[in-house]
Amino acid sequence: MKPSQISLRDIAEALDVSVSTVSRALKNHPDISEETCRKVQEYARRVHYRPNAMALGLKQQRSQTIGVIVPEIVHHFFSSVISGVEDLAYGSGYRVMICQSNEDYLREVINVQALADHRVDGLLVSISKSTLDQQHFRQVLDQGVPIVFMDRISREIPSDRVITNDYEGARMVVSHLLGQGRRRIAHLAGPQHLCVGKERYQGYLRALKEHNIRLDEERVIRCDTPARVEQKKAQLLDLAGRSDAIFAVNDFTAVAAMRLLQDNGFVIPEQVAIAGFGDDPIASIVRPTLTTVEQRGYDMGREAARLLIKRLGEEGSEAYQTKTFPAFLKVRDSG
Amino acid sequence: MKPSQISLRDIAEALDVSVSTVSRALKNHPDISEETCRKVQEYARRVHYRPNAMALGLKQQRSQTIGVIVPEIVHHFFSSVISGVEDLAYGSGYRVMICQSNEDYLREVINVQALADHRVDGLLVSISKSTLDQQHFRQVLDQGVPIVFMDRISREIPSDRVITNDYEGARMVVSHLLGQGRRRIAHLAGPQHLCVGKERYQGYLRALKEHNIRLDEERVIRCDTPARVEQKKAQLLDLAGRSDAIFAVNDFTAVAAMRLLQDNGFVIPEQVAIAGFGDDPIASIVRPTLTTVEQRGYDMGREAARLLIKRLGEEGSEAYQTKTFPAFLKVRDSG
DNA sequence: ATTGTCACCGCAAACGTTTGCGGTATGGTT
DNA sequence: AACCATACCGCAAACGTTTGCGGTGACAAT
Repeated sequence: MKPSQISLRDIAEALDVSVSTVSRALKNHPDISEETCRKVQEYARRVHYRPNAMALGLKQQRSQTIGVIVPEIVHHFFSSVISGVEDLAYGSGYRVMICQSNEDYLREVINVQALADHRVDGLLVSISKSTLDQQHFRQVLDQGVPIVFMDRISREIPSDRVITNDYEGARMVVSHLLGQGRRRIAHLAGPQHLCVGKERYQGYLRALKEHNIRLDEERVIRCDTPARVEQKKAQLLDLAGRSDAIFAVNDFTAVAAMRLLQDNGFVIPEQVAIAGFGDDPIASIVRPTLTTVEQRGYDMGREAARLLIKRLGEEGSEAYQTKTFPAFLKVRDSG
Repeated sequence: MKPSQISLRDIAEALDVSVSTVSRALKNHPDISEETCRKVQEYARRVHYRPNAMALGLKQQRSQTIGVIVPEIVHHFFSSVISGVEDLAYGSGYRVMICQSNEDYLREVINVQALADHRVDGLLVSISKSTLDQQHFRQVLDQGVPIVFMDRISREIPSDRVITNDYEGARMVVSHLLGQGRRRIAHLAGPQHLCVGKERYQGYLRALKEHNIRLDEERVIRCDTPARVEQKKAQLLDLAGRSDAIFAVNDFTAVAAMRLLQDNGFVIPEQVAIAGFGDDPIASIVRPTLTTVEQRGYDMGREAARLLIKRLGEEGSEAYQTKTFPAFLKVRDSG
């Protein structure tokens, strides 16, 4: 029971041939006799030989690995994205290294570097909320590591992108609320330096304008997590008292708000309608079920991986693509 | 703008010194003059030099990386575990490679091999539901890669383990239901070849016995996912009709069952009490809130990583440990 | 002038692969 | 007998590091 892994050398010595012969025999190189191939392969199988990925990567200057950085895997959307990435990547012979930034800029920088150190062939990234500076991305790009941004994309960095039509999704769902007769619609907004936050806010504005309703800025609150809902409890209850609908930037915030309101005697949706964004599984579990916008995480992950691997395959740099996934309105019971 | 990464050689040539000098200068080796150190470090910083992790790993015969395999990261418990692992690992200078088996045996085998190929220094594993054969684990163990099992542990393989006291947790929660006067308690059980499924079932049995209630085998159904709840809808409704409480092996199954019952006119908990296991965030979101058993994923992840890294540090093989985390009863509104 | 002591640095091997090239035997043609 | 293919295999370099050892020059002590 040796605590070490078999190398080509071990096989070569055991069979009294050279390392190169073993290497070639394992891939059925025509220069090697069938006899030798058979013997080598048989022995290799018997001792469970597995090539050293690090040595391979060093030699070929690529790791057949793509790195993924998302804010938090606990969110269903991101874990769906990851599943999509994994499925496509595995199917194309790539492995996947997953990291989470925990919405922390520093952690994101460290992750980018760690993945670059491991010489991943490319990166799939969803930017953290606290990231303002984007030098770390430029750096790996300059080192020849392509990046495809997903959902939380960078506006500054030219690259492939995969996004949901956040603007249209938000417009649709707010428009739906308006169509139900709601007029005083509040918005729990995400950070405006992120595309998703901004686009959804813009969609909200657009819908209001289309219905000739003028924006009441007091009805827009920066609040995009259950923790923030708890924190701004008083303000939210006050807001709910003078509104007839709430559109939250994501589903878990919407659900948290719904709970807060219900616990304080509001009847949903009769008094206040609520809508979210993302179609998290939780949206179909809460009562009333949550009206929201479907966002196809799995498909987005697949597409992002596809774009990346395509770019890895080509020499010259093709023009960058932005793939926009349509948003689907999911009308349920909350509004 | 070369699409390639800086190596020690590049620095050496630029500064007209040898590669070894650069290597030593970067780590302030006493053999190198301050002057040279300064020049090298400055230049390295300027061109954003980063050591090649593959070359490093090859040379030192360890990757400073630990591999993690969990069934599905969408489950809050497992993503908490991962966060715990990451935090401790990063703090100890290790990187983390995350894989999910999707509860699929083949995927698990592939993941184990891929991680072994990358020469991770050790493995943290939560076994997939469909895994019966465990040869793939023995194999990497024989290659000298230690494994710490978490939650979904292996009974056959001697190793370090980190688990929750599933037996006691289940006993407590069922005992609580009995204390509330419930007598006809059904159990939605997990697969019995997994420790968690078996232990929780045993805890259920134990609680019954303690209250001198004899087991009605018709009240135990193999059902541990929302999908299965949907699938066995009729059977569950029938069961609910002749029971006054349900104990599900995990929270999302409990919630799915709760929804099914509510949609069919059952009043929870008045007619049927419901309890789950795990204290998923969803447990506090549904109404009535779900009585369940808290399972500290984050702490378990940390502990597993700690055990693994400790084992990596030592030469001789210390005795294997099994760290059991206590279970905490969370009484809420559903039972 | 010889020797010794440092401070500073380079050579080269090694980690596990892949691969271009060259080598040896075998057999068949002239 | 000389030559040429062909089939099969090994040598060695390279990928980017680390590190033991040896080397060089300066300076001081004999």
